[in-house]
Amino acid sequence: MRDVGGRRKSNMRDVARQAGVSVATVSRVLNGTAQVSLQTQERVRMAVQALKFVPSPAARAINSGRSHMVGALVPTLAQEIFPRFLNEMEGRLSAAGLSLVVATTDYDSEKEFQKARDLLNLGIEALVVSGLDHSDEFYKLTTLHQVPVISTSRYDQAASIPAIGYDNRAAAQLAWDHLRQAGHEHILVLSGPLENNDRTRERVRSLRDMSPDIDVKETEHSVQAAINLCETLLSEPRAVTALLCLSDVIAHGALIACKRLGLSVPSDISVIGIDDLPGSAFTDPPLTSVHLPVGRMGQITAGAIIEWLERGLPAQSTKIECYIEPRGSVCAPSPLLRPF
Amino acid sequence: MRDVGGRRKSNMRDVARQAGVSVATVSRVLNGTAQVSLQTQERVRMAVQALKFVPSPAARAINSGRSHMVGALVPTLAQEIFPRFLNEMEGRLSAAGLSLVVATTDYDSEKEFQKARDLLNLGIEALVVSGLDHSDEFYKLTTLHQVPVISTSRYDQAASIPAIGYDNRAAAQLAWDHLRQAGHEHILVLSGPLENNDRTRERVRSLRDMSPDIDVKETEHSVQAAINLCETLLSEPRAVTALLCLSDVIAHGALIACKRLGLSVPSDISVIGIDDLPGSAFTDPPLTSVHLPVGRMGQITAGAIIEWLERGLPAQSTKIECYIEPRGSVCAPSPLLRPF
DNA sequence: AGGATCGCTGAAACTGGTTTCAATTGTCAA
DNA sequence: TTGACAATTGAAACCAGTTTCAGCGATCCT
Repeated sequence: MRDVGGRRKSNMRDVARQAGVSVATVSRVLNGTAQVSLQTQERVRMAVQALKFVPSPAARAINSGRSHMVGALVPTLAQEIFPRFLNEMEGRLSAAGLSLVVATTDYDSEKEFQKARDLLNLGIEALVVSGLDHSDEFYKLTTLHQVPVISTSRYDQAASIPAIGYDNRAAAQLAWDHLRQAGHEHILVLSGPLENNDRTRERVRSLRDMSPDIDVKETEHSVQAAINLCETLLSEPRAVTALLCLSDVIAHGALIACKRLGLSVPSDISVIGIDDLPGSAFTDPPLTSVHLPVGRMGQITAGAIIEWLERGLPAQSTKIECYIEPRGSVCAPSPLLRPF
Repeated sequence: MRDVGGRRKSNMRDVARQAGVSVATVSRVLNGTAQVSLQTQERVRMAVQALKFVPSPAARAINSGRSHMVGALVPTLAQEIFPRFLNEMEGRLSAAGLSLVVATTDYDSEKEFQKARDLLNLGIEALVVSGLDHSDEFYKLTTLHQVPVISTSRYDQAASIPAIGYDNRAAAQLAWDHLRQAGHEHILVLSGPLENNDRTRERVRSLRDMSPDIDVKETEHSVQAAINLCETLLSEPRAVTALLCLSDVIAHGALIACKRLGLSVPSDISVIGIDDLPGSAFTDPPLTSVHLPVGRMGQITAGAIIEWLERGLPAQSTKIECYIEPRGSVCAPSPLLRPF
């Protein structure tokens, strides 16, 4: 027996002794791996109860070689998008007998490396990360550990590891085209931080590729920061008829700023976001946004992990399509080009 | 060596053989537990690299008796409040070398029991749950496993396990008193589901204790459901001057419904919520709400777990105070009692 | 009746690490 | 030169399970 707060924790040998059988028999009763007479089973169960025996997961794991744990590294849990993804993933993993270990990186690749190391030292069987930008150390580590790694939130056919996600370039394009098709020619792009966020960088890049002199303003990723930025930008006259926000949080801020400045959305200025957060259906006006299928991404990622672990099939990179969710924050620009 | 997708995974004996030393020496080099000559260290490191040796977490755990994992059972990750709590908890735990295993119960106590069992079988060293209402099975299980369990989101001095959280009765009272002090006498209470949610039940109970004939309407916990309910309730004349929403999500729906019905908040009707979600500062009008300190709760819970595990100090039940965050969705009722 | 098969069981080997204990070697002071 | 002590190292025990293999009695089939 081992110490447990003064008392001692019983092990299988204790149970075997108490029941007057061998440890092999105890194991057989507990796991049903072989036939054991009913009397013996009963004796073992009594001993288990009497000694309050609980098998050691570590000892189990050492034999099976499995930990039944999957690690997930996300930038933060304080933004709605990641928990929504994890929620779906956990549901599926759990149904397959896998548990989810969550760690946050705070958009810091050094922290990401350290937490990856922690998770690997915990014994996770697979690792899910966000995006494809990771330190060399990180890639070295995961290669060394021979653990399945899946990247999410960013599909890229040239990815060095399986990538399950949406095409961030296409998502930005979708928003752009939506505004253009509505007739907008003076579009201001509002972005969250680009540092350590390859998803956002991709969105900006795709817009720049197409229209190199595009105006992109960067701000902290919060409603308040977006409000402040917009109030500054739009307080003086400006030839802008639409705001393309690279995330819904920013867009929410933009809507509020417009209202405060007396600008009516969409008649005075159109606003579009990317994410399609649950709250975006209830802003005023409801926010037109590019829907990012994070829920499905969670399910597909979980499915891929399960296939990989149970059947040895490495995950395939998968693109999940985005689409415009039109809600009314975008319309044609006023015919008389009103500059703000 | 053990199988790993065709290849074999090397163990410590392999490394020892390759380096021409004993396994004890390999262990000493890897852990720095005793002095080893520099030449030997070098030889061992070379062997480790050559064989791509990675120590087995399970084998480590079997010896140390520690898994460095903490389990958290939350109803869902699809509501903002729980991830915000987990985000803070993960941060602190991780700094103490503990990892967070997350499982969702979907407000289902049977699922909660099963997931608790899964987590315990994984080897978690401590378990965090929401609320104090759990099945007998659940309590039996955690008692058997002798694992520290902490309840959160609901402080109760009579709790059978350490409870770190806010006083839900007081939170509801705070909202009630705020409305009463503003002069409201006709208050309608809007609640999320009461089943399997003792936090919400406590809130309702405290209001009923005080004013038994209080009118409480229950709805699904979503903005849309709250809108639907409010539109129904307020479309016909009603002697109501204030809506007390037992969660901010419901309150957000209430604000939208009021707007749609042409009711101005707060001049026509006051609205107050409980939670103080980040978005509540940006509704129209900004939502007055009872702030629930979920962030601090996460930090305190993490701290308590660390103390418990590292120093053997069982967690103390802790009440974290709530407070009104006044934002403008509450004012005195119109002097001429306008019924809706 | 006798060999084969089945049901049940235990000893011992095995998983992959850590730790104890004793032995060996080398250095230094007396 | 020798005893004391420190630095290194390995054999083996140990952690807590699972699994293999062999043995034994009982039933079955011919």
